[in-house]
Amino acid sequence: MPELPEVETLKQVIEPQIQGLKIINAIIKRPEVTAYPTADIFRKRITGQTFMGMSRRGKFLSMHLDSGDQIVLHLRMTGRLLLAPHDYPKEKHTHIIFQLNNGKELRFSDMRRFGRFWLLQQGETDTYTGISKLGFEPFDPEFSAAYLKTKLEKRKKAIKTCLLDQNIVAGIGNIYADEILFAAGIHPARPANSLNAKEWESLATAIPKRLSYFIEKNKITPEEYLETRGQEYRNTPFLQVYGHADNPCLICAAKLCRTVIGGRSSVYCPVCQKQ
DNA sequence: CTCACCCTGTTA
DNA sequence: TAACAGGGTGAG
Repeated sequence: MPELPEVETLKQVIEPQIQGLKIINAIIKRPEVTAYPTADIFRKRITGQTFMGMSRRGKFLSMHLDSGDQIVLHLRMTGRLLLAPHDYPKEKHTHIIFQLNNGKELRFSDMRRFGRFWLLQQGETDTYTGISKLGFEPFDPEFSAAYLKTKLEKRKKAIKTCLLDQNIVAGIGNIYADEILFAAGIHPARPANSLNAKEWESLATAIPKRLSYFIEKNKITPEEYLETRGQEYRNTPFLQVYGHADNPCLICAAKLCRTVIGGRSSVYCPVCQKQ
Protein backbone atom coordinates (compact mmCIF):
# COMPACT_ATOMS: atom_id res chain seq x y z
CA MET A 1 0.00 0.00 0.00
CA PRO A 2 2.38 2.65 1.08
CA GLU A 3 5.08 4.77 -0.41
CA LEU A 4 6.67 7.75 1.29
CA PRO A 5 3.57 10.01 1.24
CA GLU A 6 1.37 7.32 2.75
CA VAL A 7 3.85 6.47 5.49
CA GLU A 8 4.15 10.17 6.26
CA THR A 9 0.35 10.45 6.42
CA LEU A 10 0.23 7.48 8.74
CA LYS A 11 2.78 9.10 11.02
CA GLN A 12 0.87 12.37 11.06
CA VAL A 13 -2.42 10.69 11.90
CA ILE A 14 -1.20 8.19 14.48
CA GLU A 15 1.61 10.00 16.30
CA PRO A 16 -0.47 12.60 18.17
CA GLN A 17 -2.92 9.91 19.22
CA ILE A 18 -0.44 7.52 20.85
CA GLN A 19 2.03 9.95 22.36
CA GLY A 20 2.34 9.33 26.09
CA LEU A 21 0.36 6.09 26.03
CA LYS A 22 1.70 2.96 27.66
CA ILE A 23 1.74 -0.49 26.09
CA ILE A 24 0.04 -2.72 28.66
CA ASN A 25 0.32 -5.83 26.50
CA ALA A 26 1.20 -6.92 22.98
CA ILE A 27 -0.57 -9.79 21.29
CA ILE A 28 1.50 -11.25 18.47
CA LYS A 29 -0.68 -13.64 16.53
CA ARG A 30 1.76 -14.19 13.68
CA PRO A 31 5.28 -14.45 15.06
CA GLU A 32 6.82 -14.25 11.58
CA VAL A 33 5.95 -10.55 11.27
CA THR A 34 8.56 -9.73 13.88
CA ALA A 35 11.74 -10.06 11.84
CA TYR A 36 13.93 -9.36 14.86
CA PRO A 37 14.09 -10.27 17.68
CA THR A 38 11.80 -13.26 18.24
CA ALA A 39 8.13 -12.51 18.92
CA ASP A 40 8.47 -13.53 22.55
CA ILE A 41 11.44 -11.29 23.31
CA PHE A 42 9.81 -8.49 21.30
CA ARG A 43 6.64 -8.68 23.35
CA LYS A 44 8.31 -8.90 26.72
CA ARG A 45 10.69 -6.05 25.99
CA ILE A 46 8.05 -3.52 24.89
CA THR A 47 5.40 -4.34 27.48
CA GLY A 48 5.20 -1.52 30.00
CA GLN A 49 6.94 0.98 27.74
CA THR A 50 5.46 4.32 26.69
CA PHE A 51 5.18 5.76 23.16
CA MET A 52 7.15 8.98 22.95
CA GLY A 53 6.79 9.74 19.24
CA MET A 54 7.10 8.48 15.70
CA SER A 55 9.48 9.18 12.86
CA ARG A 56 9.68 8.20 9.21
CA ARG A 57 12.73 7.33 7.12
CA GLY A 58 11.94 6.42 3.53
CA LYS A 59 9.09 3.92 3.83
CA PHE A 60 10.11 2.87 7.33
CA LEU A 61 8.18 4.03 10.36
CA SER A 62 9.84 4.13 13.80
CA MET A 63 7.92 4.27 17.06
CA HIS A 64 10.09 5.68 19.81
CA LEU A 65 9.66 4.26 23.29
CA ASP A 66 10.62 5.82 26.60
CA SER A 67 13.59 3.51 27.18
CA GLY A 68 15.17 4.62 23.92
CA ASP A 69 14.06 1.43 22.17
CA GLN A 70 12.45 1.81 18.76
CA ILE A 71 9.76 -0.33 17.17
CA VAL A 72 10.51 -0.19 13.45
CA LEU A 73 7.85 -1.08 10.89
CA HIS A 74 7.85 -1.53 7.13
CA LEU A 75 4.36 -1.99 5.68
CA ARG A 76 5.53 -3.43 2.33
CA MET A 77 2.54 -3.98 0.04
CA THR A 78 -0.57 -4.31 2.15
CA GLY A 79 0.44 -3.57 5.75
CA ARG A 80 -1.85 -1.29 7.76
CA LEU A 81 -1.66 0.34 11.14
CA LEU A 82 -4.86 1.35 12.84
CA LEU A 83 -5.60 2.90 16.22
CA ALA A 84 -9.02 1.74 17.40
CA PRO A 85 -11.05 1.37 20.59
CA HIS A 86 -10.50 -2.11 22.03
CA ASP A 87 -14.06 -3.15 21.17
CA TYR A 88 -13.89 -1.86 17.61
CA PRO A 89 -14.30 -4.69 15.03
CA LYS A 90 -10.98 -6.22 14.09
CA GLU A 91 -9.73 -6.22 10.56
CA LYS A 92 -9.21 -9.58 8.93
CA HIS A 93 -5.50 -10.50 8.95
CA THR A 94 -4.72 -8.61 12.16
CA HIS A 95 -1.32 -9.96 13.22
CA ILE A 96 -0.19 -7.72 16.09
CA ILE A 97 -2.21 -5.84 18.67
CA PHE A 98 -0.63 -3.34 21.05
CA GLN A 99 -3.04 -2.79 23.92
CA LEU A 100 -2.74 0.71 25.33
CA ASN A 101 -3.57 2.16 28.71
CA ASN A 102 -6.40 4.37 27.43
CA GLY A 103 -8.57 1.48 26.26
CA LYS A 104 -7.41 1.73 22.67
CA GLU A 105 -5.37 -0.65 20.58
CA LEU A 106 -2.75 -0.05 17.93
CA ARG A 107 -3.31 -2.84 15.44
CA PHE A 108 -1.20 -4.09 12.57
CA SER A 109 -2.99 -5.96 9.81
CA ASP A 110 -1.55 -7.23 6.58
CA MET A 111 -3.35 -9.39 4.07
CA ARG A 112 -0.24 -10.51 2.22
CA ARG A 113 1.93 -10.74 5.33
CA PHE A 114 4.94 -9.07 3.73
CA GLY A 115 5.13 -6.28 6.33
CA ARG A 116 7.80 -6.57 9.02
CA PHE A 117 8.56 -5.31 12.52
CA TRP A 118 11.94 -4.96 14.17
CA LEU A 119 12.82 -3.88 17.67
CA LEU A 120 15.93 -1.76 17.96
CA GLN A 121 17.07 -1.77 21.53
CA GLN A 122 18.47 1.35 23.13
CA GLY A 123 22.10 1.85 22.14
CA GLU A 124 22.05 -1.03 19.66
CA THR A 125 23.51 -0.54 16.19
CA ASP A 126 20.95 -1.17 13.48
CA THR A 127 22.40 -3.80 11.17
CA TYR A 128 19.19 -5.51 10.18
CA THR A 129 16.34 -3.19 9.17
CA GLY A 130 18.12 -1.76 6.12
CA ILE A 131 17.56 1.83 7.27
CA SER A 132 21.29 2.47 7.52
CA LYS A 133 21.74 1.74 3.81
CA LEU A 134 19.02 4.11 2.59
CA GLY A 135 19.85 6.98 0.28
CA PHE A 136 18.90 10.59 1.00
CA GLU A 137 15.42 11.61 1.97
CA PRO A 138 13.90 13.55 -0.95
CA PHE A 139 13.53 16.54 1.40
CA ASP A 140 17.13 16.41 2.66
CA PRO A 141 18.92 19.69 1.91
CA GLU A 142 21.75 17.64 0.42
CA PHE A 143 19.46 15.97 -2.09
CA SER A 144 20.04 17.63 -5.46
CA ALA A 145 20.49 17.17 -9.19
CA ALA A 146 24.24 16.92 -8.58
CA TYR A 147 23.68 14.10 -6.10
CA LEU A 148 21.49 12.17 -8.55
CA LYS A 149 23.91 12.73 -11.38
CA THR A 150 26.91 11.59 -9.36
CA LYS A 151 25.13 8.46 -8.18
CA LEU A 152 23.52 7.47 -11.47
CA GLU A 153 25.29 8.97 -14.48
CA LYS A 154 27.30 5.80 -15.11
CA ARG A 155 24.44 3.38 -14.70
CA LYS A 156 22.86 1.79 -17.73
CA LYS A 157 19.72 0.71 -15.89
CA ALA A 158 16.36 2.29 -16.67
CA ILE A 159 15.93 5.55 -14.77
CA LYS A 160 12.72 4.24 -13.25
CA THR A 161 14.52 1.23 -11.80
CA CYS A 162 17.06 3.65 -10.28
CA LEU A 163 14.29 5.72 -8.69
CA LEU A 164 12.93 2.57 -7.06
CA ASP A 165 16.36 1.79 -5.58
CA GLN A 166 15.96 2.83 -1.94
CA ASN A 167 19.70 3.16 -1.54
CA ILE A 168 19.74 6.12 -3.97
CA VAL A 169 16.67 8.05 -2.80
CA ALA A 170 14.49 6.71 0.00
CA GLY A 171 10.73 6.45 -0.25
CA ILE A 172 9.81 6.34 -3.93
CA GLY A 173 7.65 3.39 -4.98
CA ASN A 174 6.10 2.22 -8.22
CA ILE A 175 3.19 4.66 -8.36
CA TYR A 176 5.11 7.81 -7.54
CA ALA A 177 8.07 6.83 -9.72
CA ASP A 178 5.67 7.01 -12.68
CA GLU A 179 4.14 10.29 -11.46
CA ILE A 180 7.58 11.83 -10.94
CA LEU A 181 8.90 10.79 -14.35
CA PHE A 182 5.77 12.16 -16.02
CA ALA A 183 6.20 15.48 -14.22
CA ALA A 184 9.86 15.56 -15.24
CA GLY A 185 9.07 14.64 -18.86
CA ILE A 186 11.44 11.67 -18.82
CA HIS A 187 10.66 8.26 -20.32
CA PRO A 188 10.81 5.61 -17.58
CA ALA A 189 12.95 3.23 -19.67
CA ARG A 190 15.66 5.79 -20.47
CA PRO A 191 19.04 4.46 -19.38
CA ALA A 192 20.22 6.59 -16.45
CA ASN A 193 23.49 7.34 -18.24
CA SER A 194 21.60 9.01 -21.09
CA LEU A 195 20.12 11.85 -19.03
CA ASN A 196 21.42 15.35 -19.68
CA ALA A 197 22.03 18.13 -17.13
CA LYS A 198 18.63 19.66 -17.67
CA GLU A 199 16.93 16.31 -17.09
CA TRP A 200 18.79 15.69 -13.83
CA GLU A 201 17.52 19.08 -12.72
CA SER A 202 13.94 18.30 -13.75
CA LEU A 203 14.09 15.04 -11.89
CA ALA A 204 15.60 16.51 -8.73
CA THR A 205 12.85 19.15 -8.74
CA ALA A 206 10.01 16.74 -9.51
CA ILE A 207 10.88 14.24 -6.76
CA PRO A 208 10.28 16.42 -3.66
CA LYS A 209 7.64 18.48 -5.42
CA ARG A 210 5.43 15.55 -6.39
CA LEU A 211 5.92 13.73 -3.08
CA SER A 212 5.02 16.78 -1.00
CA TYR A 213 2.01 17.38 -3.24
CA PHE A 214 0.74 13.88 -2.47
CA ILE A 215 1.48 14.20 1.25
CA GLU A 216 -0.78 17.25 1.13
CA LYS A 217 -3.48 15.48 -0.88
CA ASN A 218 -3.43 12.46 1.45
CA LYS A 219 -4.22 14.49 4.56
CA ILE A 220 -6.94 12.83 6.58
CA THR A 221 -8.43 13.24 10.06
CA PRO A 222 -8.13 10.47 12.67
CA GLU A 223 -11.90 9.95 12.40
CA GLU A 224 -11.82 9.52 8.63
CA TYR A 225 -8.81 7.31 8.92
CA LEU A 226 -10.57 5.00 11.36
CA GLU A 227 -13.78 4.95 9.31
CA THR A 228 -11.93 3.87 6.19
CA ARG A 229 -9.84 1.48 8.30
CA GLY A 230 -6.64 2.97 7.03
CA GLN A 231 -7.33 1.61 3.58
CA GLU A 232 -8.21 4.58 1.47
CA TYR A 233 -5.91 7.31 2.47
CA ARG A 234 -4.14 7.41 -0.86
CA ASN A 235 -5.84 10.01 -2.96
CA THR A 236 -5.89 8.20 -6.27
CA PRO A 237 -7.95 10.86 -8.11
CA PHE A 238 -4.84 13.03 -8.14
CA LEU A 239 -2.64 10.51 -9.95
CA GLN A 240 -1.87 11.68 -13.49
CA VAL A 241 -0.51 8.53 -15.12
CA TYR A 242 -0.50 5.51 -12.79
CA GLY A 243 -3.67 3.50 -13.38
CA HIS A 244 -4.51 5.61 -16.43
CA ALA A 245 -3.11 3.50 -19.25
CA ASP A 246 -4.98 4.09 -22.54
CA ASN A 247 -6.45 7.35 -21.23
CA PRO A 248 -5.49 10.67 -22.81
CA CYS A 249 -2.44 12.50 -21.45
CA LEU A 250 -3.45 15.56 -19.40
CA ILE A 251 -0.88 17.67 -21.21
CA CYS A 252 -1.06 16.60 -24.86
CA ALA A 253 -4.04 14.19 -25.03
CA ALA A 254 -1.92 11.41 -26.54
CA LYS A 255 -2.89 7.93 -25.39
CA LEU A 256 -0.91 6.89 -22.31
CA CYS A 257 1.10 3.68 -22.71
CA ARG A 258 1.64 0.82 -20.29
CA THR A 259 4.79 -1.27 -20.27
CA VAL A 260 6.84 -3.36 -17.86
CA ILE A 261 10.18 -2.04 -16.61
CA GLY A 262 12.25 -4.02 -14.15
CA GLY A 263 9.27 -6.29 -13.63
CA ARG A 264 7.05 -3.39 -12.56
CA SER A 265 4.03 -2.03 -14.35
CA SER A 266 4.75 1.42 -15.77
CA VAL A 267 2.57 4.06 -17.40
CA TYR A 268 3.87 7.03 -19.37
CA CYS A 269 3.02 9.46 -22.15
CA PRO A 270 4.83 8.54 -25.39
CA VAL A 271 4.80 12.17 -26.51
CA CYS A 272 5.68 14.09 -23.33
CA GLN A 273 8.21 11.43 -22.25
CA LYS A 274 10.29 10.65 -25.32
CA GLN A 275 12.35 7.48 -25.35
C1' DC B 1 19.82 -8.23 -15.75
C1' DT B 2 15.54 -11.35 -15.09
C1' DC B 3 13.03 -14.29 -12.35
C1' DA B 4 10.96 -16.56 -8.46
C1' DC B 5 9.36 -15.94 -4.08
C1' DC B 6 7.08 -14.40 0.20
C1' DC B 7 1.10 -14.18 0.59
C1' DT B 8 -4.01 -13.18 -0.33
C1' DG B 9 -7.43 -10.83 -2.72
C1' DT B 10 -9.39 -8.56 -6.74
C1' DT B 11 -10.13 -8.07 -11.46
C1' DA B 12 -10.15 -9.37 -16.38
C1' DT C 1 -8.56 -19.47 -14.23
C1' DA C 2 -4.96 -16.60 -14.63
C1' DA C 3 -2.91 -12.30 -14.35
C1' DC C 4 -1.92 -8.73 -11.48
C1' DA C 5 -1.20 -5.81 -7.17
C1' DG C 6 1.53 -0.01 -3.90
C1' DG C 7 7.80 -3.96 -1.80
C1' DG C 8 12.01 -6.12 -1.16
C1' DT C 9 15.28 -9.99 -1.32
C1' DG C 10 17.98 -13.62 -2.95
C1' DA C 11 19.28 -16.87 -6.63
C1' DG C 12 20.94 -17.75 -11.09
